[in-house]
Amino acid sequence: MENVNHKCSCDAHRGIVGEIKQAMPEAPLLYDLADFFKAIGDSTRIQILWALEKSELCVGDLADLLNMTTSAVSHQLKTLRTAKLIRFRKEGKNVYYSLDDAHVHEILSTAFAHVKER
Amino acid sequence: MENVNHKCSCDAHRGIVGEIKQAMPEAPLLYDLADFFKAIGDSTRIQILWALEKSELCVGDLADLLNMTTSAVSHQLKTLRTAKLIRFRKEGKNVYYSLDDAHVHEILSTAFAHVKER
DNA sequence: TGAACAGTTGAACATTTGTAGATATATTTT
DNA sequence: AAAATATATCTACAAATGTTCAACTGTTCA
Repeated sequence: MENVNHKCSCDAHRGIVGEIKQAMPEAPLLYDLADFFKAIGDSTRIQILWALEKSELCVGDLADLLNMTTSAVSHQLKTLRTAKLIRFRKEGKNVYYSLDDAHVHEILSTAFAHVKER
Repeated sequence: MENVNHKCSCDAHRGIVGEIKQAMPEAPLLYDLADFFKAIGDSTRIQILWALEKSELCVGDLADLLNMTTSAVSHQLKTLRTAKLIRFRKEGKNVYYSLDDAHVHEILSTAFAHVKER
């Protein structure tokens, strides 16, 4: 039998559960996906992404826009950098940030459609 | 002048920052968006969504699939329900869960593409 | 060189989040 | 009606997260 210690009696599903188990993504991919969404899943960072979609901006601009300290913004930018959602370019004293990826725009607008639907 | 206390000297951006500020989404929408991504941003919940993409499943099935207690699974299902990502249907003693929304599939595969790209 | 500016980093703190354990509810079976 | 099953809920606690404050690096300009 597939699984003797199955946690419910949905016999119809035992086979399917086995199949899904085998087709499940590996742990590393799973964590990468989760980290990607975690990076977007914060209202401050969404505002940053939203802004960078309109224009490249430096840290002070963002701090001004969001009414936050540059330190707090810098921390959030680091999170977004680690998740490879934004890229930066240095010019003199300033560091200019911009979106790194077309996927971000696509995902944000799909989510926007989803959220507005209700 | 646009903003006297601007946090950096990027004069070129002051005007743009002002424009972006006005076009910024309202707080409620912002939080809805963040909550939506927060709901997906956890490896356990991604596994649940991944599984439900293949088949409707009941809580015990998922607990078995993920090697977790039904309590923990139920808790995560509640998060996904609150975010309107899944729906459920009762049948006798069982509760069957399934994806609520086509957007979820779309977003998951876009994210998948993004993550694999690197 | 030194003062001012832009940004980053690390530690500390409060808050949020995920899971387990115990208990509660609802449905079916005997 | 009682026992068994499936799920939900409540509480508690460890782990993760966001912000602030202070210290630090690097750049420009006098």
